[in-house]
Amino acid sequence: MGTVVGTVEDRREMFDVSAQTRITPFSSANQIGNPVAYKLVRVAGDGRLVPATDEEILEVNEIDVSDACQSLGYLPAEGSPSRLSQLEETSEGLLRSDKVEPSTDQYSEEFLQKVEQDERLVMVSTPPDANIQCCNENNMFDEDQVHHEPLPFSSDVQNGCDVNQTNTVEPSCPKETALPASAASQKPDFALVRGEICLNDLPIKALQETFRATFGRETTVKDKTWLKRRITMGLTKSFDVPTTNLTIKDNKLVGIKDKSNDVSDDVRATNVKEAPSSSAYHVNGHSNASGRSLGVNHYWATEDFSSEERAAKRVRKPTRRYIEELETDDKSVVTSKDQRLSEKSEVRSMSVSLGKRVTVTRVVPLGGSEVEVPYVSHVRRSRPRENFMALMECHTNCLEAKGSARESNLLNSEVVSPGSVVKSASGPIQKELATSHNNTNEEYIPAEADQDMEPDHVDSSGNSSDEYNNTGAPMMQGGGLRRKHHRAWTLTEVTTLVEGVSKYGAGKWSEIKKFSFSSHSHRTSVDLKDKWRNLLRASFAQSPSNTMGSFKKHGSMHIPVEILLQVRELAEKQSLVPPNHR
DNA sequence: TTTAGGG
DNA sequence: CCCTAAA
Repeated sequence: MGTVVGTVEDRREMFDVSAQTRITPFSSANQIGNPVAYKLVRVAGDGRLVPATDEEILEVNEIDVSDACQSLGYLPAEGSPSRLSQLEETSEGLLRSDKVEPSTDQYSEEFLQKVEQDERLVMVSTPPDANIQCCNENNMFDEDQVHHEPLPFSSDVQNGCDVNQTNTVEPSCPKETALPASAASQKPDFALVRGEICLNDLPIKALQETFRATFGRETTVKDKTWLKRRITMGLTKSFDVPTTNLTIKDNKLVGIKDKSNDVSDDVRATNVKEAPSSSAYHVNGHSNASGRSLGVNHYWATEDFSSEERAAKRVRKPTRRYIEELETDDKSVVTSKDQRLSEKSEVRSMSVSLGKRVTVTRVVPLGGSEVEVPYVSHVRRSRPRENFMALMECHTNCLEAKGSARESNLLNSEVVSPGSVVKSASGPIQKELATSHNNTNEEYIPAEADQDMEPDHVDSSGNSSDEYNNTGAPMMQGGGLRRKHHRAWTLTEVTTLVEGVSKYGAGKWSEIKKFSFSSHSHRTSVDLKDKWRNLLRASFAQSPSNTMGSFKKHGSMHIPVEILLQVRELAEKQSLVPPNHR
C-alpha cells in the first residue's frame, strides 16, 4: 500500500526520454540518441512491417515513451538465442526480417488468446508487490530490449510479435542470478534482464546496469529501492501500485477484458491505422494499468475514448498544479500562474505521481467521465470566517508567545472605533484574526522583528520577487479559496512609502511604485495604496491620544510615532490641497 | 492599467 | 491581502 509511485528522479528521467524522442528526428533514429524511434514500425496493408513514418513517430511522441514502448511493436534488438528460438517455436517465424508473413485472423486470435493466457500466468506468478524476486521472462521481454541496441529496421523486423512470449512462464529461473556489472557495461546484454534476476541481491551498481539494460539509458540514481522498483516496473510493465490507482477502471474503459486485445487496439489506433485486426505484431502489454496508474494520459488508448481522455486531462490539469503547489511553496504567485498556463498537460500529467510522496488517487466522476484525482489533503488556507471562535482561539495561541491575546483584541477594536473609519468595527478584527491565522508564527512574529532589523536589504539587494519566504502562493480552485502570501512591511518600506507619498502624492501609487519601490519587486501599487490606507488609519487612530497608541503595539507592527505623524501630516495636507494644486 | 474601495 | 468596479 501507499507505495511511492515515482520519485523526482523518476520524473526527470522520464522527461529526458520524452524530450529525446521529441527532438530526435526519425532520420537520426539509429543514432544512439533515440533508441525508441527506430524501432517503431507499423503494419502495412499486406501485413508487412514497415518503418514508421515521421508522422507516426510524432504521434507516438505525444505519449510517454515508456508507455509507447510497450504498445509499439518493437523489434527485439538482439534477443538471446534461447529467446529467439522460443520465438521461432511459438510464432513460427511469424515475421522475418525481409518477409513478413501476414498473419491470419485465426492466427492472431489464437495468438492473442495465448498471450492472454500468458499474461494471466504472469500475473499470477508475479507477486503483487513485485519485489522482483524472480522475474518471469514473460514479464520482461522485448520491451526491455527495445530500448537499446539500435538495430536497423531491416534486420530486426523479424517480428512484431515478440509477443509470442508464448513461452511458458518460468517461475524459477536460477541461472544468471547475479548480474555481472561489467558485462552489462559495454553492451547491454539482454540476458541480464532476461533471466531471473534477484534484484534484491544486486549491488547498486549492478542495479544501475540492469536499469540501463532495461531502459537503454544510464541512470545515476543510487537509490537501490528506486532502481529495483524502476526495473521491476520496466520489466513487468506493471507499476503495481496496489494502493490506489483504480486505473483498472481504465482497463474497463478501454473496454475489453483481454488486455492484449486492448493493446493491440491501441496500437492500431495510433500507429497502424490501416492495420487489420490481425496485426501480427502485438506487443506485450499488460500495460494499460501501468501507464495509467502513473497518471500518464493515454488519450490514444482508444479511439473512442480519446476525447474523453482529453477531457479528463483538462480536468486533471488543475489537479496536477494543485499537487505542485502543495509541494513547492516558494514560487511566487505570478510564476506559478504563468507556469500553469503554459504547462502542457501531457507532460505535466505525469508528474501526478512524482514527488516522493505517496500519491493516492481515486476515481471521481466528472464531466461525464471518470477521472483520477489524487487523494491529496488540500490544505486550503481559506478563512473560515464563520468560525469566529476558532479564529479567536488561534489568534490567541499565536499571540500567546508575545503577550496577551485579549489585549490585542481589545486593542484592535479600540484602534478602529476612534478612527474616522467607522465602516465596520468588526471588519478590522476579522482581518487581524484572519491574518494572524493564516500566517505561521514564523511569519507573524517576524513582522514585529522586522521593524527592528530591517530585513529590507534582502529585498533590495536580491531584488527577489520570487524567493520571498511568503507563506505560499495563493491557491484558487472551484470554491475560490486561496491563501495569501503575507509579506510584512518593513520599516524601511513604510518609510519609503511615506516618502513617496510626500513626493508624488497619495494616489500616485504607480508612480511611487515605479520610483520609490523599484527595488522592492513585490509591493504592487495596490499594495502601496493599501498600506497607505492602513497607515492613515493608524495615524489617525493613534494621534488623538497617545494612550490609545500604547495598546496598539500588537495589531500590527508598531510604527514609529514620528512616521505616523508624518503620515497624518501628509494626509491632512493632501486632503486639504485640492488636486488641482499639484 | 491604474485607482479606489470593500471585504 | 485579495478582488473588483470604474475610470
